[in-house]
Amino acid sequence: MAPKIVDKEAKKMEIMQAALQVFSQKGVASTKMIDIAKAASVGKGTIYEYFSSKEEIFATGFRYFFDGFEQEMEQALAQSQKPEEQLEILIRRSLSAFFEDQLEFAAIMLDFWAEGIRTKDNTINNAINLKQLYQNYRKMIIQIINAGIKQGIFRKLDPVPYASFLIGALDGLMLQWVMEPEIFDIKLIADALCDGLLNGIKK
Amino acid sequence: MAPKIVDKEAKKMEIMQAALQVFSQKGVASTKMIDIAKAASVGKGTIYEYFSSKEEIFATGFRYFFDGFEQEMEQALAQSQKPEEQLEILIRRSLSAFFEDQLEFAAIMLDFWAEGIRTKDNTINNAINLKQLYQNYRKMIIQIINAGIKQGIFRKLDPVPYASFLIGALDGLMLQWVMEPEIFDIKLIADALCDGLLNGIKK
DNA sequence: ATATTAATACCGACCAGTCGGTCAATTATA
DNA sequence: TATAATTGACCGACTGGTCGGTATTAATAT
Repeated sequence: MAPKIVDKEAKKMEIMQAALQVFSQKGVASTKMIDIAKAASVGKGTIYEYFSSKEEIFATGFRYFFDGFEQEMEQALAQSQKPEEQLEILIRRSLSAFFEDQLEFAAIMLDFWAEGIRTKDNTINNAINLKQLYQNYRKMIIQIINAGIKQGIFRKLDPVPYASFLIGALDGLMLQWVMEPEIFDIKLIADALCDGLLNGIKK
Repeated sequence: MAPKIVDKEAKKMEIMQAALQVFSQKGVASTKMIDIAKAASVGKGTIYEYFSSKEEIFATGFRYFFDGFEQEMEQALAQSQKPEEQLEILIRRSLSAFFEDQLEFAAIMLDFWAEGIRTKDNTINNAINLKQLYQNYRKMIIQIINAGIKQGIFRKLDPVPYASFLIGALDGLMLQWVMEPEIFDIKLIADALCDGLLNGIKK
């Protein structure tokens, strides 16, 4: 009558992490359930004790990935109250989120984007709400810029297109780096980006 | 003894265009051959008279898409000799390539990127050489900037990270726009981008 | 003219392989 | 032993690509 007590949540996470690993290498569509099972060192059937479908694994991974990102970003931003420092933190953290902490996951962004763009049905699968995430991201930047303008540190500019532009640059740079990690020195570029953008926005 | 004469090349293009259409809506992996056949108003078997596989359709579409882009860009750039004008042309053309001419194709970029990143085997399938394309793109920008510096129009800066950054921003903005075309005013942002970047680089 | 013929263009039923998901059997735990 | 956890053989839906047969065209023969 005594059930085996295992941390089901922990195992679920293990499987999910293994899945993200495989997703990043092969892409979601080309990833077979057996690939995930092997990567997680479990039988194929076991996966279905924790997830009901491949799609659900993906959605869970999506949430995990971005929740971690947002949380980490908030923490990092809280370390400073100065807008110009916050902006630099945001830029560097956004890039380092990939090339330091979870380097191999950068390639999954492609699947996240593809899914986010093509998924229409937000009623059921509202775990994947890329639009919301980007809106939050933009809002974060807009707040920093507005604070900077108010404090007289930044020159008066429309923060809305600026936020889009900054996010775009970060995404686009990550993309180039994923394409040719060996020759693309993203750290160097991050420096140039911070330098250029901050000087451009400062009074 | 007289064969039926039809413009095979034209029909091949028709099928390819139809395929690109479907690819952009469903993504390459989810696109079935029957979808392409229906979109092109031909039988499934007919497709194989013109292409040997789905992959080949994709590769052909890839080449067609980027050849057109490069050609158009070269033409557009030739219209001016002034570096600051050329840079503005490049920015506006890069964005308008999608939102004006082939709006619906922007979403295929995701598949192009995914394929370009994950395809290792460049020996067989060298039609898809995204790295090369990006290198050319960067080179183009670097030349313009260097010309501008030489002419004393731009301030002295390292054109290499700048080129990466500019391309990144263009890709990233397109991505955001694909995600939410209804609320994302990319023309407005293109203006802000031209204004901001050109002022930043000019003496 | 028009019937004949041959070469091409077209088609969709079919096949063979693949893969997500199921479940009966097995193993581990308490 | 009772229950939980795990497993991989198996199933069936799906789909990329094939192939035999049909339709269309146009050169040639009558």
